[in-house]
Parts: sequence; C-alpha cells; structure tokens
Amino acid sequence: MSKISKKIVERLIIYRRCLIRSSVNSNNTHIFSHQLAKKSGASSAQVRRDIMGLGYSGSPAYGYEIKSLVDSIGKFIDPVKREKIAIIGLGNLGKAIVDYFNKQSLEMEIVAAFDTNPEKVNRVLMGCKSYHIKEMKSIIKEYDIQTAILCIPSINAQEVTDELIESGIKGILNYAPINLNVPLNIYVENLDMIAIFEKVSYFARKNNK
Amino acid sequence: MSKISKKIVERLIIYRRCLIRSSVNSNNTHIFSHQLAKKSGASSAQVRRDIMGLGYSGSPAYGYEIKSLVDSIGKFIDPVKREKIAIIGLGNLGKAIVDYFNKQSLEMEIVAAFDTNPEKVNRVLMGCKSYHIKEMKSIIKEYDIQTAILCIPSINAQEVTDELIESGIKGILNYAPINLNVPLNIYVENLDMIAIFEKVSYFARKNNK
DNA sequence: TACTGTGAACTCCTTCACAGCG
DNA sequence: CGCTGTGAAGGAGTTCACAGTA
Repeated sequence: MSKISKKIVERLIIYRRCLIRSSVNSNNTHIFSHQLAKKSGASSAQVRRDIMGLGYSGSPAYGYEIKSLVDSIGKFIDPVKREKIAIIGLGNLGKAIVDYFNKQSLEMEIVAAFDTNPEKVNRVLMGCKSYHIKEMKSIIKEYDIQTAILCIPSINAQEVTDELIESGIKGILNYAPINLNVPLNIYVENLDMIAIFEKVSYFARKNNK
Repeated sequence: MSKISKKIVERLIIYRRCLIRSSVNSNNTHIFSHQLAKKSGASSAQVRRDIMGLGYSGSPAYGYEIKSLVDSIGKFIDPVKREKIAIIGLGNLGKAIVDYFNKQSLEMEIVAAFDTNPEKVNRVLMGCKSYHIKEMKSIIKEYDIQTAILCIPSINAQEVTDELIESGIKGILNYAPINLNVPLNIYVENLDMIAIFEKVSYFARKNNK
C-alpha cells in the first residue's frame, strides 16, 4: 500500500477531480479507464495501473464505480481532519493565492498569513487573518499548521524556511525561485512560475518536439 | 543537439538562474559541478550530464566558466527575439501574474491581456494593455504572439484554447484545473495550484516518504 | 464482446565509477 | 590529487499484450 510514487499521487489527485466533475455533469455512475484517461490526459493503461495501486477494483462489464473510487482516492490522499495552511508573503501573488484557494470549498483552508509590512497585518482576507511575521512561530504552533505556502522574495526565503521548520511545518510549497535547504523529512515543492513559462516558450518554439 | 528532454530543459533553466545569481553575489568566474548541484538541488553527475548535452565543456582544474556557460544555455533555450506573451483572464490571479512577470526584467513580457468583463478592458497594468476577448484573435496575430497564459475558469478553458490555437498560439501555460485537448504540435503545461498543494500536503503528512 | 488486472518488455532518467587530464 | 566527461549499470515510469471475466 505504501509504494505509491510522487507521479502516481499527482495523477490520483487529477483523477479525483475529473471523477467529481463528471459525476456532477452527467448522471453516469460508472466510468471506464479509457474515459477517465481522456479526461485526465493519462493513458488508459496508466489509469488502470494507478487505480490498481490503490487496491481498488473495477468490473470489466461496467468499469469503475465513480462514487466509491472517489472515496478510495480520498481515503488514500486526504488528511483525516480539515487542513489548515499558512501563507508567508502578502504581495500581489500571495493575496491572489489566498483568494484563489479560499474561494473554493476544499478540505483545506489558508487560515493565517504573515508579512513584514505593517500595513498588511491585522487584516482579514477571505477568512484568512494576517499577522506580522514575528508572530509566525507562535501562531503556527497554536493552530497546529503542518504546511505552508512561501511567496516572498528569494533573498529571505531560506531564513524564513528555517523558522517554518522550527515552528513544526512539514511541507512547503515554494514560489520563490530558489532551492531551499531542508532536512530530509521536510517536503518541499518548488513552483517557479518564470522557469515553467520559459519551458513552455521553449517547447512552443520547437513545436512540442 | 536535439535530444534534450523536458527534464533537462527544466534543469538548464534552473542552472542558469543559479549561475547568474552566483556571479552577481560573488566574484568567482568559475564553478564546479558539485557547487552548481548544491545551489540547484540536482546531483553533480546530473549537472555534468546536462551540460554535456549542451556540447559545452568545462575544465577539470577550474570547473565551468560561469559567463560562457550562461551564454551556452541562453543560446540553447532563449528565443531569438524578445518574447511577447498574452494572458487570458484578469481575475486576481491573472493580475498578480502580469505584475509578477513584468516586474522582472526578463527576455519576455506579457504585452496583451484579455477578459470578458467590460470593466477590465482598455486598461494598462505594468505595461500590459487589456482588451475584450472578442479582439483576441486579431491582437494576437498583430503582435505575433506565440505563447499564452490561461487564467480563466475551467468551464471556458477549452473553448478559449481552441480560439488561441486558431490565432496561431503554439504554447499554453494553463492555470485552469482541466485537461485541454490540443493538436500534437501545440505544447500545453498544466499548472494546477490546488492539485500541487494537495500533493505537498500528502507528502508533508507522510514525512516526505 | 469489451473491459479489467497485470506480468513482461520497453523506454527514459539517474547514478555509479573510473579513465583521462591539468 | 580532485575535477570533468562518459560508458555502463541500475532504477523508475510507461506501455504492451493478453488471460480472465461478466
């Protein structure tokens, strides 16, 4: 059960989104691997293999039962209780992310934001309260927050990361374009929007070759 | 020269960023593979292999000459002329992205934005003019824009994508959480921020196992 | 008949390990 | 020496192809 790779987790999350959308948009109760493949952008063999990894089984006659497959993925992926998230940095990007996340009703919510700018603290945006960064450690511990989104300039990113780890954070989604040094038990995902765009531009010019 | 995979392109972009930063922050003219590895988060063998793919050579005594390596990567990755980008959707996220991209002085710029909301058109944000989406096709052709950033609700994403392709767009950075159907010669990169965060949350709970 | 579940093959990516060199 | 460049090994991820099944 535990040998589920990063790639498979990524796809399971996408499958679930597709399944939920298709159960809302149609009243089909079942779906075949090739249909889910089409919707998600994966191959049908991959869909079957990934679902196999969950221990879930479909039927050759009807395919997968959407509702129970969604539950199986959820049981595997989701936290037991509602996830509380912190965000560091309330520049335009940080604010847009708070808005974007908290607008959707997900099993997760950005509950606390931190910034150094006095004008940005002690406000509330989409249910998220903002604090001065010097309060970060105590607030994160108080709320028992496990994951953080980092939206600050690269120059401060390592320093703030060290504090986040001291505060008990276990996962970081890092928008700063810099590699963070962290202990092995901390998960960091780098999301460098400029670098990703440069890649798109490169392959666009090469006609996706 | 042409067998450079997606993964290698991603890392070359990161290496270049690290090299430029380190030539600004110190006055070293050379760098060893293990130093660049540390800065970029790759392994030293990977750094050497990726650079080998460029056809660039370092010296065992001094490592790689930073300036000429940056040039080699640029010659490989960069467009010949300054890249013009379109963005579709001027919600909070779209606006933040325009601001974030155009604040940096890069070899690329978001020059045109499109939205359906009349209040959002005919404005200028960070050098980017906004238009009603019905003008999209003509403006994209006029500016000869090759790549677009899609920041609109999933429900409209496929329809707008089809129009983008008709307009001559070759690459799309898609922030909408949906798989787009496009011809094989069009490059699409999906950037589903919620899905990425769900992954961070999952691996944070598993202690990065 | 058309699907799932899956061993086996295959392709792609990463790391090892060492010859060659300044 | 300690580095680069690289053949070869190893590992991860994907696809093939087909037996089993309703």
